[in-house]
Amino acid sequence: MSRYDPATLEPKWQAAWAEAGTFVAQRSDDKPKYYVLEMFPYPSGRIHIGHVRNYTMGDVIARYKLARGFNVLHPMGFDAFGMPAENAAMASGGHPADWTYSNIDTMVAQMKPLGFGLDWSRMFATCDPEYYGQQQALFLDFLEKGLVYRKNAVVNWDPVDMTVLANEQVIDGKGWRSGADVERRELTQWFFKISDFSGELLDALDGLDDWPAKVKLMQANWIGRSRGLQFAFGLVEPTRGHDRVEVYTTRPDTLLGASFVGISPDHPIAKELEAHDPKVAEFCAQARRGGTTEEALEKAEKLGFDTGLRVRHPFDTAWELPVYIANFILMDYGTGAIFGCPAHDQRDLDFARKYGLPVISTFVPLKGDHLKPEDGGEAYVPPKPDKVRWTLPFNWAEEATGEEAIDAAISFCEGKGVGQGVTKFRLRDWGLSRQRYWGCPIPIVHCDDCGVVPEKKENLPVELPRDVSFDTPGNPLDRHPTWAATPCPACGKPARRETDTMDTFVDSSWYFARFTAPRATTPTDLEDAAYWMNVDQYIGGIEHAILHLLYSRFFARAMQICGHLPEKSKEPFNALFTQGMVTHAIFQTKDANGRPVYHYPEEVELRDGRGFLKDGTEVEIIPSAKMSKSKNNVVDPVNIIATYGADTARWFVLSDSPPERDVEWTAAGAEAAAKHLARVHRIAAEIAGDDTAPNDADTPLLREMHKAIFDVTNGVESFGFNAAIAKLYAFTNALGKSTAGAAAKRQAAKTLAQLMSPMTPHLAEEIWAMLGGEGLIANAPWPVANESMLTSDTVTLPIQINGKRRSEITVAKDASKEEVEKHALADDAVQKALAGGQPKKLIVVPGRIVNVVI
RNA sequence: GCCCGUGUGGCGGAAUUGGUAGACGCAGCGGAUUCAAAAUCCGCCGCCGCAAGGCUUGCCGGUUCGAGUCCGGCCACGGGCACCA
Repeated sequence: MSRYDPATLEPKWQAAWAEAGTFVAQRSDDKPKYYVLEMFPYPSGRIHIGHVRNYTMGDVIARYKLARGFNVLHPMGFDAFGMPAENAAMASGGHPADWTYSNIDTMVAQMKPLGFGLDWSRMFATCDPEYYGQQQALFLDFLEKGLVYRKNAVVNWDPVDMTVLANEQVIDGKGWRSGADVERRELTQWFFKISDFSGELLDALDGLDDWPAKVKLMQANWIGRSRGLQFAFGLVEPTRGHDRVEVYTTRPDTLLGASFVGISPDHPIAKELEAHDPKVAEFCAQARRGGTTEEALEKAEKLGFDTGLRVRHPFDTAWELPVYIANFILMDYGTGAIFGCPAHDQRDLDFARKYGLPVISTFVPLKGDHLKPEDGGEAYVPPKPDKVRWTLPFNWAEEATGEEAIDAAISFCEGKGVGQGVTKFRLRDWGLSRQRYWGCPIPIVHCDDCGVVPEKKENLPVELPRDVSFDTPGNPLDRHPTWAATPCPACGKPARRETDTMDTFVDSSWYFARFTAPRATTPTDLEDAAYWMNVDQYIGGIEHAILHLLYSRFFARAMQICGHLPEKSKEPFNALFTQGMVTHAIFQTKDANGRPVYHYPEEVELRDGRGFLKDGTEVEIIPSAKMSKSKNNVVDPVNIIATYGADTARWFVLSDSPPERDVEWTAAGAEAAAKHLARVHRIAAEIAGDDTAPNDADTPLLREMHKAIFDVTNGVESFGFNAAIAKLYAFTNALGKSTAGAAAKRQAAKTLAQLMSPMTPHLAEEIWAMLGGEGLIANAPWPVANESMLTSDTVTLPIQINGKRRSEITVAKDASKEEVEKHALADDAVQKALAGGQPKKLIVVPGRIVNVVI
């Protein structure tokens, strides 16, 4: 009898699949199609156990759907543009393209031994000119349809390196290399008009039934529809062409609590004042210091500058309010100006206290002690649906909810001619310009005569030049001696290419559509897209819940408008699953200076939950940390595959933890998985040589088998892979102990192999072949549970007395309620508890439980 | 700061979605087999308690015949915050 030897068995079956073309996707009208996609990887260098987990989940679905008779598309590619390639070039002097393609080669070579059922013939990288050339064509189509435009926007500016910084490159408000205080600077940039789709992208979330509710909620909050009042405060004394400050507020009901007007440092009035008043300029410069992230803005100390300007309250011309420039007001949202109501907004309250401005409550709680903010309390900000007592209503009841008050306030103001109710969205347009080399060039030419001119489609792709250097900060495309020089596509005179490249989110916003026809000479082939789209199951990290998924939803709409996708693909992902990370303990000691030193798992010996180095030094164990190269806690799947085989790696990453949650990689867990697979192999091999006659044990084993089919199928369908695997353990135990006849055992073992085949495909093929299965198990139809084998004639019901389990009774499956009651009351424990009395209440939940209330 | 999650034995987790909390696995303990070991097989295994029994799903409170599951309030940890991918 041969031992379980994945090192020979796995390549054998991979070759068999390749020869049979099992996973090459071809259009076919005989079968329903199924498109399963995992978010494609960034080619960081080597694959990571997290990749193994993600792609194994997708592979389970792909192989299961294949067995269910679907024509499956399961492709793989690489999200290959981005900063790390440039950073590597800066650090080691190589070229981003070499670094990237070499990483891709490595990662493909690492992924293939895992036996994923992928159609490798469709592979591409987003840095392939064939791909990004089509992306440039999409950009031009979007431009023609008015979906792209140019405007000014702020970026992080490093004043020492004289370069734009990504948010990631800003650490505590300073440039990562120069250490200089980062400033916010305006640049003219390209934008996608995603905000035109705000309402649609929000409303369409309702139709995404197979998306996690939390993702839809996050997207809804991100898009952020709000109803409010837009109105103007008139300036007491007009200044430099401005006689009013236009304001948008979601709380017009608190207008009588107004205390000041705040404008953004980027507001036209602020800029006007800045140009003429050095003190304003100084303040604005200070306010623009620091990074551009919302987090940085929100956490920054709230600063204000009294412009000296005064506005009149719209309800009372004698009531004047000061106008402040404030660093926490965003020009991008609303009108870039607000009215401050300190009593009902903590930020406004902090600001008012800092600058000695009045605080006026407009409502108080219905009951209970309430320390008003004007008396030193916190800002009172109850949820809008809650009823409160109004001290300063305009035209609504003294007791009303915030929602009622807002509606009434808007109609009151509209009636008085003070502004109008408007709907606004928080979602901003998507700035796609990046001042970097390793990205898709924006196919635009700047001509002195013609201005901004789109490149002609026949000149695509606009390819990146190969000869660039990264020895100085900034965009190498700007410094390149010849690349940007090009004739104007309109007039033919010498002109200059746009040197900005596209955000890498653009690359990942349509790759799923490209997979349906990866070699097409247009962005997509409409027939292929019509056949394969939509993605039936998309799988990826929760960290992409907002941006990537929202951008892809926008792109699908824009591509549909331009004729690159069918109408049905406006929502490109029918079902979404967000998986958790694979984590690993960090092993840490401290050096002489108290700085942490990180140790590789192989260097650490674990004893009784404590870890020791070879020399006996104890290490501190930090559990469940995100794997990170710098912490030396990255587990390389290549080692796992070499030691235990691909099936063990696949089995382990699916077992134990539910897929949406993080899983901690432990060496012990991997070993246990390997042992179990060897055991399954051994049991199957024994069965292959068994000739026991049919007997009484056959039916119980077949019952277990049908139960396993039912549970595993449910598990796979609902992403309960860990529960499905637990069931497979139980079924294996039952099979191992069974004394049934050879025929029944053979049937059970073949079914076990089929149920395991999505997770451990190589071992499953081996067992299938061993037991005389026909063809490849990958193509065998999925087993179906026989309903009549799933239930028994009797059922055991727990008996609770006052909600605590005290006993149990066994009754016929279809026993009537009265019979169950009779049995329950006759039970010893119940009799004892009743002590001759009658129960107050008797609850019988058929098939579930009995509760006797005494 | 804002938005969204998560929290169950020594550990990873299960629980038919309001109905027996702890399936399955790891670790641990005991045993069989072995000259011995590896491998394998069998059994035990939430906490307190000699026991009867009591307690137990991050903490506090509520709804219910019944709460891990629903509601309110806390605490801790994680993801996202528009130029990381």
